[in-house]
Formats: sequence, structure tokens, C-alpha cells
Amino acid sequence: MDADPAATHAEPTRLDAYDHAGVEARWRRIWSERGDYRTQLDDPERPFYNLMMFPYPSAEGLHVGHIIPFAGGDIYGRWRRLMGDTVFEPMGFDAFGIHSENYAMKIGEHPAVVMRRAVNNFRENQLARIGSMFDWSHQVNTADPAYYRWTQWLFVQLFNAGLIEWREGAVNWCPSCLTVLADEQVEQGRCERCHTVVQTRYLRQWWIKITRYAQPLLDALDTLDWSESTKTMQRNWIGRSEGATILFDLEGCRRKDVTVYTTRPDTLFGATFLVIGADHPELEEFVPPERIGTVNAWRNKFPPTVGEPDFAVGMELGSFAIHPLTGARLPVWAAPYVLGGYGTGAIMAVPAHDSRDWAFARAQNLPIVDVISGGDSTEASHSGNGVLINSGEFDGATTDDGKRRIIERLTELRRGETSVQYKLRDWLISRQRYWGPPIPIIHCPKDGPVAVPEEDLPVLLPEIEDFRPRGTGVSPLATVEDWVNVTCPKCGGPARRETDVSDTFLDSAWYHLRYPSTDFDDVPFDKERTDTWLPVNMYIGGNEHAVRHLLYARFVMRALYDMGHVPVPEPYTRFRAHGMIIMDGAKMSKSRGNVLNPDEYIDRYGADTVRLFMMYLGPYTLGGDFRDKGIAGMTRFLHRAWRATQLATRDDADDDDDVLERRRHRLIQQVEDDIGELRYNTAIAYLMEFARALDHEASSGSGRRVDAETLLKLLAPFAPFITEEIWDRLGHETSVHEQGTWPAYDAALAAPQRATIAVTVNGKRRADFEVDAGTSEEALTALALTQPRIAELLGGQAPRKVIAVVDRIVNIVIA
RNA sequence: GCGCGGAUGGCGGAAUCGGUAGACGCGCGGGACUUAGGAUCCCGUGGGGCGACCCGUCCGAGUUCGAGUCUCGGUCCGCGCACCA
Repeated sequence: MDADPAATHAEPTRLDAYDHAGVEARWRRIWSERGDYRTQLDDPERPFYNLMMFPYPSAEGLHVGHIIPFAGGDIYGRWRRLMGDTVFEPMGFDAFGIHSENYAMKIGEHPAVVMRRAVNNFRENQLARIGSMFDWSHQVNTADPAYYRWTQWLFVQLFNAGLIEWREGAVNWCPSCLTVLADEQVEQGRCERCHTVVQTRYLRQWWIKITRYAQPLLDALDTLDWSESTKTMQRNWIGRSEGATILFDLEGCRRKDVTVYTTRPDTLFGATFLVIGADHPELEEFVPPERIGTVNAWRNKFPPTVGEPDFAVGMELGSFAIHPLTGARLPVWAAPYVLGGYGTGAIMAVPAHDSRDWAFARAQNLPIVDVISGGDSTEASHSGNGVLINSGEFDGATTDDGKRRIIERLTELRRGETSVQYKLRDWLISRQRYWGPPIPIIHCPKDGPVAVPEEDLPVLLPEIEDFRPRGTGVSPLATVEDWVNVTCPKCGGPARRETDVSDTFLDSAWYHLRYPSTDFDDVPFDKERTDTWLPVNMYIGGNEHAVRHLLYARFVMRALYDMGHVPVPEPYTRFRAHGMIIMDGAKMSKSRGNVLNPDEYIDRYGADTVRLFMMYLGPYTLGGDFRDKGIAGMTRFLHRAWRATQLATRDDADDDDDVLERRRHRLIQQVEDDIGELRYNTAIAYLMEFARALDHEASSGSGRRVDAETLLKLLAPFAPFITEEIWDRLGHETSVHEQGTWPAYDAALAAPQRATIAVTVNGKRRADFEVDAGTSEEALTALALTQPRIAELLGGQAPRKVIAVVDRIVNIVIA
């Protein structure tokens, strides 16, 4: 360090200080006036559909966590645009649903009013400021009749295809929200919204038969480029298991026989009793007639199970099952630890090899018989593999063999067969609420449920004053007599409308199809537009939707595909779950009082700084704790870039420095590779390093203009405003974000030309030296041995072994 | 309990196929410019030792010339599921 380095870094007077507020407002206006982000949807050369999960417009507004998907997705979209794609990046509002309605009730306003205000606030005051290139000419609002008309259309298509049915079943009832919920909306026995313990009710409801698609939905996961964590969650949720069904004859009750499902047919000889799910809809048929009253009284006594069941609760029914291979008479029990709704709703209990059966057998004093060697079931069950014992002709078989042979035997006797079961259940979509699309069905006493003819859609949600749920099992819409009473579209006789509305998740299950076609009002999605734009190329959102929205959307797309409405069976080719941003170790939520409003940060630091800072916190897909401590570092970086790029003006290409050119090409490659994999944090680190170097050069007058412009292009997706401003000041007529202007790199130039070779002796680093990249192993070895320190350590002895790795290391093994 | 992630300086985090830790940033220490500086810029910054060196990626084994990275066994944290037979 000779001359005082700081002296050359005084802020040059001819450069204005960067004023983020003024600059951001100005470019927002210009972009909007010029229509820079209005995508030409017809005949694009390389369409790229870049989607982020749309928000539900809570009245509280966005919190900083929202920046992650919206800015993170936008960086990717802006990059694709610079790379030459025609990028379509729409945004919309999931405005229907219980969450919105509950909020409206809380503040005593009508949801339509609250949502109108909230949507406006989201779009005009919040989303607009993040700097994302949303194409607002194609927005979607699920509560808009122009949208939900087609949600109802979708319902009708599914209904006509036999994928929706009206049937009675056990449903989850939330006593606080006063509506039924889908299984996916129940978390550990509680309502996902209000955390009230849900109850089981038997109601006649609308179900979407998603279970019919269990296997295709499972299989196609292998073809999708999605976050592995999300795919794993879907696999687990679909929950395929392979086993066998086994038929037992019954004695002493109305039913003649019962089929059970087991994944362990090899333990058949260890079955000592049968258990019917206490919530089995036909439990009475398993009970001797004279005991039905007693059993029903017992069944109605215990409260709904939440979480871990009590394995000691159960009742002996008095009937018997006949073991299909031994003929033994096994007592039949009913217990809540067995699910009436999974498999066949009945099990064969093998207490020696199943922990739940074991706990139950112990509590009820039932026999426990070991049929697999290698364990002792007096203290606990053991479910591992081994060799069969106490199993008649199958003694000595391994568990795997036993499974196969016992199934074979049962099949011969027509007493059983292999069977596949899924945990996935049908999707319950009725909601006894107001704020949703009315289910487009008319109930006719003669024709049963009839779909509203497509030309009569939408079935408008009537405007009523008192929209609060009644808790009577029907929606408030049932009180609107002149709306409810209609004529049957089939027979013309008097009929009544369905008064339930559909689940919010039906709204969002198809919204990606609507965005490209919002300018069509005669079809839900235009064929050509859909062929052009679907499937979505990149989708970003939270993993909290892994088994809700993301599964429903896949199902709907696949069903529409099978009906011939869409060209592809999967909606989202590539999906990345962003990490969750937590605050002081807890999820951000209003109730915890730790919600940070992004507006304050954007006011204080500017959108560019906030975007960069959020992306720099850590790996994009990991998330982490939000702390605003380091945000000043990002401001410093942008100020440095502001200064460096405007002062680096040398453009005499003749004296182009090979070293600088290599550095530039390497930077492009690094940033390009990183953005492509959403490694934003490391991409930013490279940009920072480069900006610092350029700043040094610029301050001494040697900064190259080509470096400045390269930096601006690479930084543009992250910091769209400041880069546009500088680009403009540099005298460019076009936008820095112009499609197809990402700088190209030459891989040969980008590759490092020198390499530092570490020399280790017995694994300890003892020296290093520099060579041209690609120097051969032999040459490296020779060079290593001549290093003074190495020669000294060798003391004239020949090494026992030398390992050289090109561009990396030479390891010398002695003695 | 089952499944999936993770554990690296004071902090957030880097580290291709196993190649000799700690990129980048924050914070901290020192300095420059300053009436001043919470502004800006520069230098330093894992621990120990004057030094040659030694010790360091949750813990314990192992494979290897070489392990943050691979294998086995633990501990702790996060997320998902949780009666699914």
C-alpha cells in the first residue's frame, strides 16, 4: 500500500447520491406507461410461464416473508427474460375462502367490501413496490364472477365425468368455523385455521374422487422437477401400501363374513382376535342382535379421538370370526384405535407383532401368540423380519417367503388376495359457508342432483347482509328463499339449489389455466393460449401447500387432461419450495405479534436493497431467521455499484486486458449458473466481489465500461430499479431489462488459467505453489519435490508414495 | 413413533467428483479523512504459540494417501405425518 488509498475514494462531486425513493417511483411510472411488462401472449418464440403462488389478501397486508416468493420468483423471471425468453409473470388474488370471511366477521364488515379494499391495497401499495414485473393486464381474482363462473364450470365438468359425487360420510366438522373441512385442512385433529378440535359428523356432502387418481398422481411424481421435500410429502400423503385382503367367516351376527386388510399376511397365524373400527358405518352388522343397544350406547359415549388414541378402549361384540387356515374361533371387538374409513375398516389383530394390537391385547387380557422367531412378546411386540414359527405348514419360511406363500394359499381357497391401499382420501369440498362459489347443482325431487347448465353459469353468490355461518349444517345461503327455489333444468319441476359453497382450494386448483386467457369471456381457457403457455415452466411457493394446493392442482389438471380439455397432464413442470422465514425463532403471524411490514423497509432502504438482502440471508430453499442487522451491508454494496459503474468509463478495447476479460467471463458464468439453480446468495457474493474490484479500478480511472455494463446486466434481476437508472444515465435508449440482452460468456475464457497446488506430506499441508491450469501430474510431482520445505522434510529419502491431482494437490507419503 | 432435512468462526453463511476449511456479508479491532462521525474508504479478524508448528466443520468409531463431504452408531434442532394395520 503506497499512496494513501482512502484519498482516492472521496465521493466525486459530479455523482449524485442515490435517491432510492425518487428513482423507484420514476421507473415504476415509466415501466407502467410504456407497458414494459405487458407480455405479448400470442406466438411468442420462447414462452416462459413464470408463476408464484398468489396470496390471499388478508387485511393486514403483506409481511416481509412474502418478499421471498415474490422477489425470488421475479429474479428468476427477469433472468429468463434477459436470456431471451418471453416471460409471462402474472399475479392475482385468492380472495374467496374461510380465511377472508373469518376476518370480515371479526371486524364486522361484509367480506365483499373487505376484499375489495384488501385487494386494492395489496396491488397498489404493496406488490407494486417490490419491483416484480407482474403483468397486471392478466390478473385473476377468485371472488370475481368472471373467474368463479369457470370454477363452477370446472365443478360441472368433474361432476359430469363422474369425479364428483354427493354422498354421506364421516366428515371433519369444525365447531368454531361451523363448517366441514377436508382431511388436508385438519392438523393433528384440529382445524388448521382456528385450531379448534374437530368433530366427526355423518353428513351428506360433495366429494371429489381424487382417490381414483392416487396411482397416476404417485407415478407422475417421478417425472417432475420439483423440490424433493415436496415430492416426498406427496408420496407420504398418498401413502401407498402393499399387502393382502383376507376373508374371515363370521358367526353370531348379521354379517356372514368380513374382509380385513393387512400388510403382514405372514403373521396370519398370530391373529388372535379381530377389531372393527368403532366408527365403522355398519358396526351394528357385526353385533349379535340382542347386544346392538349395548354396543351403540358404548359407541356414543366416548369423545372424538384427538391425536394418540387410547389403546385400552374397546368392546367385545360377542360375535366370532373363523380363522381361514386354522378354523380357530376368534372373538370380534370394536375399538376406536382402528379406523372405520381406512382399508376395509376392520383388522386382524396380531398382538405379538404389532405394537397397537399388543397394547390392546394387554389391556383386554387377550392371547398373544408369537409367529416370528427372534423376539419375546411378553414385554413388547416385535415387528421385524425373521422366520415363521407356530404357523403350521409355513414354519421355517422367511417372512418374505411366508407372505408370498400364505397369500398363494389364501388365493387358492378364495380367501384372500394381494391388495394395494392408499392413505389418500377423497377430497371433501362442501363448505357450509357464505364466501365462496355456490356449488352449481340443483336438487330435484325427481331427478336428484342435476348440474346447472353451462349457459346458466355463473350461479351468482347472492348479496346478503347476514353472511355468518349458522352451525345448522347448511350454509347461510339456505335462507335466501327466492334464490334457493328454482326449477329443475331437466324436468322443469320445482327444485332447490345446492346451498353449500365449494372449498377455496378448488379456486386455486386451476388458476394457472386462467391467467393466459383472462381476456376471453366465452371459455375458461383458450385452446391456443393454453397450448402455448401450459404447463407452467417455473413455480415458486411455500411447502405448506405440498399436500393441499399442489396435490389438488395436479389432480384437476390430470382430470381435465383425461377429458381432453388441456394438452398436458401436469400443471407445473418445475417447482421450488422456498424456505420459511421465521422471526425470533417463530413463524411470523399476527397472533405472535412478530409480523414485519415490508413497507417500512422499502421506505427506508428501497426495494432493491430489500430484495437483495432477503435473497442474501441464506440458501433460497432453506429459509431462516429474519434479522435486519446486516441490511446496511447491502446498501453499501449498491452505493459502491452506483459509483463504480458510472465512473468506469474506459472503453478503448485495444488495451483489453486478458486478465480482466477472463474475470468478466468467469463472473457471467458464475452468476448465470447460480441463478439457474436459485443459488441467489452465492450469486450476490460474486457480484459484490466484482463490484469492489471495479470500484477500485474506477476510482483510479482504469475502470472498464464493459465491466460496468456487465455488472449492471447481471445485477438487474436482483435490483431492477437502480440498474435501470444507471443504465439510463449511461445514455442507453433501451431498458437494462430488455429481452435477450444477457451477456454471453466463453467457457474457455471463464476457466481459471492458473492453479494453486497444495503440497501435503502425510496429509499435512506443508507448502504450495502456483502453476498453469492443467499442468500434468508428473510435472506437479516434480515441482512438489523441489519445494524447499518439502525437500527438507524428505531429507534425501525417496517418498513411499506420491499422489498428484491436476489443479489441486500433491500428497507425499513418507515412512 | 415413522419419514425428510440440518448441525461449519462472535453471527448469517461459502466450499464441483472426497483434494486439504471459513468465499461473501454482518459484527469486532486498528487506521485514513474529519470540528465531529452512527457517513465514506483502507487493513486485520477461527483458537493457541515469539516461532517452526499444533488444534479446529455436533459426538464416537470406520473406509482412504487424503473426510465438512462417504459408511456405521449416537446427540441435538427444524419440518411433515402420526390409530393408515
